Amino acid sequence: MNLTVAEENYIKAIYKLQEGDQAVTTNALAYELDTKPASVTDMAKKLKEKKLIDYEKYQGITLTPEGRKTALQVVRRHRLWECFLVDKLSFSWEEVHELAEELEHVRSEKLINRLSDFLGNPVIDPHGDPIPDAHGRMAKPRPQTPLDQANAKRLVVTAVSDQSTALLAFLNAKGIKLGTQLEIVAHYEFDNSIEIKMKHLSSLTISEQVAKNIMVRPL
Amino acid sequence: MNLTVAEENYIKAIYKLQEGDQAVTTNALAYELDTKPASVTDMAKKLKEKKLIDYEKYQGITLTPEGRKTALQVVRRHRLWECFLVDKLSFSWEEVHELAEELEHVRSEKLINRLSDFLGNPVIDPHGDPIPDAHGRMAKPRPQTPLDQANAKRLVVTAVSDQSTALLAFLNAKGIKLGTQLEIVAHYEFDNSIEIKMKHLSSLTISEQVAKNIMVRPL
DNA sequence: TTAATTATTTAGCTTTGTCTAAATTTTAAT
DNA sequence: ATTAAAATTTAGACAAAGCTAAATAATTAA
Repeated sequence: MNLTVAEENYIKAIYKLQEGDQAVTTNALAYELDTKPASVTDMAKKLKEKKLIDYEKYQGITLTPEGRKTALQVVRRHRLWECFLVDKLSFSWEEVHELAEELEHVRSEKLINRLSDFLGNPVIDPHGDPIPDAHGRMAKPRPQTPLDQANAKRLVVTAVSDQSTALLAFLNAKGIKLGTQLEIVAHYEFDNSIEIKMKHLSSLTISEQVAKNIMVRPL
Repeated sequence: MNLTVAEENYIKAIYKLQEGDQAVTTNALAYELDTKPASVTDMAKKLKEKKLIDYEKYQGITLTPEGRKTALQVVRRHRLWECFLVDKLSFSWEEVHELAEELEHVRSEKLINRLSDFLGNPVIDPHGDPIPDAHGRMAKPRPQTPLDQANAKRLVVTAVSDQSTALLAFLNAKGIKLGTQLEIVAHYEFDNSIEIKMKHLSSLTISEQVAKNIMVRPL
């Protein structure tokens, strides 16, 4: 199947938004891809034609098995390039998302498999997200929750949404990265803020907005 | 200047075809890019608008200084990716051209400069072509001639056209690569063939067709 | 259950890069 | 210096991917 860059981006976004077997809505997809609902409808027809999605008008979108396979390939490419950029070219984690968005569209199984070997076949990317293997199999992520919903006191950072460069830069500035251990000191409902403390450092306060993009598991 | 992939490919092709200050013809460019002369005319108008080429109708195309700069950037990216693929991912030289054609369009100065550092700032690519530095400066290639026009008997292979995968695979099979030393045993005018001999090997006969894609210098 | 709101789709237009066929200009040959 | 051939450009069309505005369907609220 020969897909355009736009088609691959749609498939990837649908994969990302799909939870369980709930259909992805036109609006949600438009928002995710920073485009208009009308454009999504157009593309939905094309992707249905190519049997990558199931789509009936007004009923939302779900990936077919074929579509899911495609999505996993794109995700694999994206995450391997992120590893390359961080591990080999010394980029920091907040810089790599945009570059990987471009590199991921170079479609060559051979290239990507060799890249994986070169990197030592990593199973998670620099943001803590699992990397699908050549067959689309992925280590199922360890149970993790957004920091704003964590109930345990002592936690480890396991992943961070890689969508916002600003967020990643902010976390960098605060010294928060994958594997960082922290404790929840207090959760203030009245202003939606959370006070946390990292080893050897004074505590700091972050907004729920930020906290919900930081995934953690109990230590 | 924000260029599309198509625009970059045109600029690169014009750079490749331009010899001295001779204008590149519409037809030659169409042939090089595997497209139609009418399409070239259309694109020429756009590139002129962007001040990357000088173009007057029926008069052919030349790069402006700005266009040349752009071309050198694309060539730099292409050749560095070729180095990466060969040196780090163990591709052979005939496989890398097509992949580099895609990778070269990821536009990030930071990425490409870090890639260059990572590779040890190479000055020639796997086909022997010089790599422009970050400022567009390029080691001027040592004097070299196509094998079919060489007059010296003992020669070293300095470069090979990377355009044809078939050619590169053929050379691979014969054991001819960069740095290979060979002698011209005879040049048969009547059937346009050349007999060459490599150290420790029996002589072999190749066509002028092939020979003119092999660049050599006297040993 | 009807009305209002929200979500989605349709229709028609735009841009980029391509094409074919026809017209025009340049070059080469007699 | 004409004329024939080759090269180039113009005109008009198309596909991909997007947009806006208007129409329609689905959902929510009164």
